[in-house]
Amino acid sequence: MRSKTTSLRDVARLAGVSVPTASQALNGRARVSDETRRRVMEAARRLRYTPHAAARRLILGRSDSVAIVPGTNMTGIFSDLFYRAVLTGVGGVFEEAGYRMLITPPLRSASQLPQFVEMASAREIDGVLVAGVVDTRWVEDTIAAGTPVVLLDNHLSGRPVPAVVNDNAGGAYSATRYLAELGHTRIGFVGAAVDYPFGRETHDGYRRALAEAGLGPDPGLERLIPIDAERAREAAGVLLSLADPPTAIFAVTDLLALGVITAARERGLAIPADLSVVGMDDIDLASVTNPPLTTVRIAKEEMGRRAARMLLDLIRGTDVNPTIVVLPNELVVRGTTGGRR
Amino acid sequence: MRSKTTSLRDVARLAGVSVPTASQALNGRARVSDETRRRVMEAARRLRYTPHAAARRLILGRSDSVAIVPGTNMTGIFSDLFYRAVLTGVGGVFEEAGYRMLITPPLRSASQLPQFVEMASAREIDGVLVAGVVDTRWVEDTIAAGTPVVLLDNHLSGRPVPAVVNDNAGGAYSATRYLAELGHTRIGFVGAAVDYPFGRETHDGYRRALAEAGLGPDPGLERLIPIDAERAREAAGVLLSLADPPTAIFAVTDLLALGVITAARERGLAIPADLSVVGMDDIDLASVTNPPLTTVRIAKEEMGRRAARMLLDLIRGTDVNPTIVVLPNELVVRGTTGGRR
DNA sequence: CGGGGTTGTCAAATCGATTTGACACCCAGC
DNA sequence: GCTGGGTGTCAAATCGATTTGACAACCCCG
Repeated sequence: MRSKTTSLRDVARLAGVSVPTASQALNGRARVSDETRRRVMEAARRLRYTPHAAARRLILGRSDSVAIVPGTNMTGIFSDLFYRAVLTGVGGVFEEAGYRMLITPPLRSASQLPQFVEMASAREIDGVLVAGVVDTRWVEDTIAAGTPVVLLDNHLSGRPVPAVVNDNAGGAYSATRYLAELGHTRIGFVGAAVDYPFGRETHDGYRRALAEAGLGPDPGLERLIPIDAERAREAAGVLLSLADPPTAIFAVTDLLALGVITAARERGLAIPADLSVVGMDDIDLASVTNPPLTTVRIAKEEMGRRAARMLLDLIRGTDVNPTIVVLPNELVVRGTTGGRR
Repeated sequence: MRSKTTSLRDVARLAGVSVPTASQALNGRARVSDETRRRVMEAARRLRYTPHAAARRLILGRSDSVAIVPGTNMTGIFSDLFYRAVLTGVGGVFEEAGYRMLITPPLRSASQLPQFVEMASAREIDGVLVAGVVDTRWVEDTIAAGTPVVLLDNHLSGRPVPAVVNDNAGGAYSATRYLAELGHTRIGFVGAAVDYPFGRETHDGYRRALAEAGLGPDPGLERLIPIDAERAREAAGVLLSLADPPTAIFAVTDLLALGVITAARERGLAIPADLSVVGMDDIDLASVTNPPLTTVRIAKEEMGRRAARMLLDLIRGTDVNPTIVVLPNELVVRGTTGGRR
């Protein structure tokens, strides 16, 4: 249980030098004779010496680790196929830079967020990456406490908090426009609450494409719901039960699109013959469904990489202008869309 | 960038006491007058004081955090729907116990594992939870270094390393036996390499059920592949192209089962009319596919909880007998299985 | 042979918190 | 008034590593 750690003192003793000299030898900063360095290195190797992390952090004043905060909009950062890809990008960058990532289990409420303020003020982490929706006040507190924050897949309107986001409005626009070009005139919308950026932007893009196609908006064709496949199934059920149901539906995430497809199948509708469906994300699963899903591909890994690099720049003080980076996306046409019959 | 931290010294100064007294007051251990305690508390509040984590760890000798190591069998702990559920269980326990979880990005090779040995020997973490396949030698090194290790969904044969696993053999047995009871005589197997416990055990369970049903094993009906939906699609393609193809297939994970279903669809086979399919895991997606997947439900969250509690016990020295806990599972019959026609 | 310049090593201070033990103070009792 | 038992506070030591500056030991050169 309590096997005692080998400390620098042990190494120094074995090498027959003082502690500071051993430190110098290992870190190679100052003048140490080759012979001494060799002896210290050898001693460290023999004793399997590893510097005590807490002690280093204390004296060096940095922790070389960052926190990844799952926003309140997700049930958990592990359950989300979209963030999995984003985190792959994030992880690659921090790994290469020698940083550790601290991830907590899924936050169940916004009240758990202050935990990260504490970690930041305890100097346990050098920076914070927030994925998804988060309380504005919290972000401001953290920044005020001197800890760099970068937002991922979300941004605070009008505030200069650095962020990396997908062009949600553009993606929703391309998807809807494509459906209109296929000849659909009744295009349903399964989206998210418009009181946060993602929900608002996708709704805007959808409406703009309709307008440009000369189609008036029909609130009866729009359902705003939480991001959940089951809720999407219900929502699509409502739309498909209308007297004059949509012949195409744009769902703002792939998960929702899968729910829509399930609802269509339950009603015996063929896809894409009876109903065209477009999602957004291009999660891995999208290409293996039957038929494979037409969707808007978000540059997920790139999103993670950009955000991670921004945070590193902020931590190192290289860059100080907070910017919001908007990444372009791309419509990927697969099997769930077809002309209006 | 460098906003200076408020330390205990600042709090003490503001309260008009010495540093040790302030510490006593905040931690409430020894005798401190009520008046002094009140003043210190007030000062701490005003200054938004948070103890420096590294300093505490240094003096207290523990970090109150554990590492979660994704094994080498997965592309990433984020991409895996199965481990998402397991981690939900793990997270709940550690959260409640006041421990932090450190998770690294997906390991790409076994060579990255020593990173955790370092963290352990740097006393950065109090314990390690390894999810999935991992190098035996590494586990032994870590334990030898005095850091408790618990294995999740894997175990080391013949070695007394504490672990929590699913009854893989039992699950494979129930699934195969159920297919046999439905009247199928040619039952395919899409499994994993038999050179690690999961692969071996599922294969054993499958063979045992066949034997009990009086069906001889047919190596031509068995495909051993990496856990990947695409590879499962290919493997099922091979099986379904046989002169005398299987009328039922047991795939050792739900993800593989989805790949099998895709392959069947590509060949115009109806499920379950032309082909019965059973998976194992019961990932969230399993119940929303079309038709919903018959599968063996693994006690995923319970698995995580048990492993987390075992690790806590080891860290606290409460329990010292390494045990391997085998969790029972349950066949969930849904829509992908039917009688042989 | 002594002064200036290297060169290698170590003593001491530091980071921020906690724990131990010494000290001053007060009150009661003989 | 002196002793003894509490009580509250603080000085000092500690955890393990790093950094600064002092101090030898040595060399070269005039």
